[in-house]
Amino acid sequence: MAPNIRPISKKEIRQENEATILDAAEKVFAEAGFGGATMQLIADMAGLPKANLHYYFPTKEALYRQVVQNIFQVWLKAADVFDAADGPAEGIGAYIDAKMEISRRHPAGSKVWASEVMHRAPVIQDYLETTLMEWTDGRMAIIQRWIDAGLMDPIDPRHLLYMLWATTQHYADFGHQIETLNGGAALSDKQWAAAKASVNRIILQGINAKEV
Amino acid sequence: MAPNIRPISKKEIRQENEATILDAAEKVFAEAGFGGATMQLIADMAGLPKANLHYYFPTKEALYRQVVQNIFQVWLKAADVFDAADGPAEGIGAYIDAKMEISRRHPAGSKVWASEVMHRAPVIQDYLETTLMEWTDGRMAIIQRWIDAGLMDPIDPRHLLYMLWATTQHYADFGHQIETLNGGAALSDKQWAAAKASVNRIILQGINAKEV
DNA sequence: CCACAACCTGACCAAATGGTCAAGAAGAAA
DNA sequence: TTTCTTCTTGACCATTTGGTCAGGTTGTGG
Repeated sequence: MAPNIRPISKKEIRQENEATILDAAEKVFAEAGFGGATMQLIADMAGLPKANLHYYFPTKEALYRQVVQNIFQVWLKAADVFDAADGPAEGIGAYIDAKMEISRRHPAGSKVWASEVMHRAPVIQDYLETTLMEWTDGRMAIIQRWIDAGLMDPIDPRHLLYMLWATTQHYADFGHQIETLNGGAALSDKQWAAAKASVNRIILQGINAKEV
Repeated sequence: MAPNIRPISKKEIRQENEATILDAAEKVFAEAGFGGATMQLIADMAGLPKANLHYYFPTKEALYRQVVQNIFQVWLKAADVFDAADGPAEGIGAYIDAKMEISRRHPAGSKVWASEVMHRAPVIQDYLETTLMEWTDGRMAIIQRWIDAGLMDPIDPRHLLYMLWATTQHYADFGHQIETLNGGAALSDKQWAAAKASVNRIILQGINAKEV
């Protein structure tokens, strides 16, 4: 108990509280949607008085916006594995693995993103139009290069990407349905591995990806 | 103007108003989520005073429940093509087509379902545990039979179904994102055909479906 | 030790929302 | 026509919710 008991500087307080609030907010927004979430609920989950939330985040929308932006960063970073690859089997395989892992470890974020997009992206429309579109164009170009090099069948890169997003995020967004169909239990390590393997196999064989 | 101008019987009034309200509710629930939707908004979209909604549907939850149940029926009916097929190429291909068509024509319903499941299915959990589970088991058995007959590779039927759901529903649930990435325009007939073809090709080739 | 700035929070408020109700309008049954 | 049931709706209410604020506490720099 001696060490680490007194390092509560102002800066640390701020960082820690903001992180706590953002974590709680992500969960509540994921569970209840923006409209269904209440500041009181988030405050309770964060273990802070409601007025304290408004000290760090002026409005509910500001808090929500920060949550969505953080998620977006996580998603973009997951695509690094895509770029470093020599061919589709490696690149797409690694991307599937990375996104499945995010779905498993970060399901609330995925749900918030899905909810935001389903509601016509009132908060992050500009991100869709700029960053996401650029990212998509870049990845499509990579896939097209693989096709031109004869490393995979001539699949429309756009719809391949949509299928990758849809399939991997399904395990987060519809996790409750999957759990229910699994007898009410969360997927085990083995079941997650089977899911990953199935997705990998169907897609890589579906595009006829060649090993480099 | 002479005919069809006076057949407003009480029964017709009821049917018509309930249908109008349910249509409006589906749209509003899809756009705003359960928590974000307001009875006033639904009333405005239906062109009826709010008190009238409460005459037909006692509470917001009752209205919402009816909307979700209706969607569930549409979804189940789409699976008929699955059962009548002789093999995976025909059955799964037709199922993909049917579900893509629903995503195109009935996107609001898909969104409401997605939202409901993401929020841990507070309203239709019993459906998940009974009807959906039975349906899933039945379809998994069919797929397993195809595998045993050598008509496709030994893919885990469960994850194949999840992939079918995820991919087809993505075009409804994430339609706004897809539109944005399409330059802000809804997919054209040709683009929808390309989407269908891509999904069909990747999945049927991915499971190595043989023509019967 | 002091003055300042950053942090904390119980109490409060205006607005929005789900739901109610009573009185009236309109088709159905006699 | 008369009576009954169904439908319609403006006005209203209790509750909830996002957000405010004044006064207090606590690190921090001088």
